Amino acid sequence: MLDSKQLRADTENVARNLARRGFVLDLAAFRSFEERRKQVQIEADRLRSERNANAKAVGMAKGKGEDASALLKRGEELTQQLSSAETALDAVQAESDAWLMGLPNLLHDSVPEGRDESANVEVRRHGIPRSFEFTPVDHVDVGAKLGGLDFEAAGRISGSRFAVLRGGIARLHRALAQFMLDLHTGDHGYQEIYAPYIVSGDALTGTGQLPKFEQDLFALKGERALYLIPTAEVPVTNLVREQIMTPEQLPMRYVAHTPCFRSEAGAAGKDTRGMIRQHQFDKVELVHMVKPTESYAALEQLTAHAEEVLKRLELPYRVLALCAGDIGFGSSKTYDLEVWLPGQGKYREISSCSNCEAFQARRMQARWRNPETGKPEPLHTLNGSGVAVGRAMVAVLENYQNADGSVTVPAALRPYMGGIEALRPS
RNA sequence: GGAGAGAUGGCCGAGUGGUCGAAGGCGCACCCCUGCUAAGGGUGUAAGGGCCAAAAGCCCUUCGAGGGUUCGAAUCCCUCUCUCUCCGCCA
Repeated sequence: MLDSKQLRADTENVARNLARRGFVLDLAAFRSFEERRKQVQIEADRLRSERNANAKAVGMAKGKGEDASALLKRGEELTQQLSSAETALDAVQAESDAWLMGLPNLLHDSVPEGRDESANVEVRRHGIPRSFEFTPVDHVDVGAKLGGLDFEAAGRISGSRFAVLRGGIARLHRALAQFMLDLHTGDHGYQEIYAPYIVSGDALTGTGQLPKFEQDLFALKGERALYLIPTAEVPVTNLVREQIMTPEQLPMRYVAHTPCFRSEAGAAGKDTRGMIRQHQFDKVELVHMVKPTESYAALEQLTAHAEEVLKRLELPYRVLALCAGDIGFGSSKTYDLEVWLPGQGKYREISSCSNCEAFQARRMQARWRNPETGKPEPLHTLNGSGVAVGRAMVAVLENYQNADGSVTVPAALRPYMGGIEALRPS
């Protein structure tokens, strides 16, 4: 959510900033219901003030044993007028809130211009893609040779876009998650979090998935609006919702390994083969809550922590700064990490690291007490994958494949694989 | 799943229809006094929003959430959520 004061005071600049995303801010609509809101709110406040004074007068009159019938009559009138004023205010407020909730975050100045992913800017590259003495295949074929990567069984159980892992591949998947958690808790100073996989609509509104992106979520049947998490970002970031943190409590750095559930309603026909795009996948997520002045340093740091996973796995990757048109709804600035996939012959997204500044904090009412002002102010939140476990496994299978169908286990993972050096066809 | 109790400010805790945004305590901040293995006194101390260019100031909202009764609700009624205790069941 944007700062409504800023929106009112600095409307032109906000509009200009959002236009970089290709988002058209309807200034006329905003000004019109802003005008109406002001009018109705002032009137409602005035009526309430008068009603309160009147009710007090009734109390005093009765206390003194005086006749209060005129005051009572006035009170009835006021209550009636107030009731209609409040109905009007609620309507305007609801309209204004819905509009405000639909506005994306402001972009940081350093975000490159551009309409779509083709304009993303490569910031750096690490590692050199291995040259194969044979033609490398994609992870589906690697898995088929190896055995243990079963999309057919998953189809019978759940439908398309699910996978069943067996044996060594299942263990490799688990090893990756364990390795990442240990790296971030041990070397990077994160606190590990185990959080609910089912969350309320409020939590999702806080991080920005609702109300706009409900079609991407799996909703649970039942009386209450509950959803499966699309990312651990939701429960973990919401840890600070409706809290006021002291300066000493910041920064907070959390890591969580969770499954993620996405209906991917808009992605039909994309990446239908293999494990790249699934309804259910595991991810190790990094979340920071920081002082506003520190959030851009934190973004660099968080991104470096995610990169370290790929470095230790010795997987070639590149870092992109997303352009204005490709950046997510709630983010001010995002780096994507793309890992090299020999089977596809290209780099594919494996992590996305974002500084949401105060966008989520405002929605969640997550604040910190700024010692300079003495007042609670929205803190800044960041999140990034560190990294997607399923896609990391895809990358390992493809980059470490051998001519005989075996897959070498990356050195960093061997302690988690009982020391074995390779997965071999069974 | 059954039975009961509860939800008040950073924390504890009073408050059953009217000057209650809320006694008292703790904590915290500042000041004063005193002076040595500590204590005493005073003052202040919620959040959100509106009017205003802004500050000051004024106003509104908030006692788990939502609705209702009333001139007036922390207080009465209804619904929901959460917490605790006991029983049952289970991992």
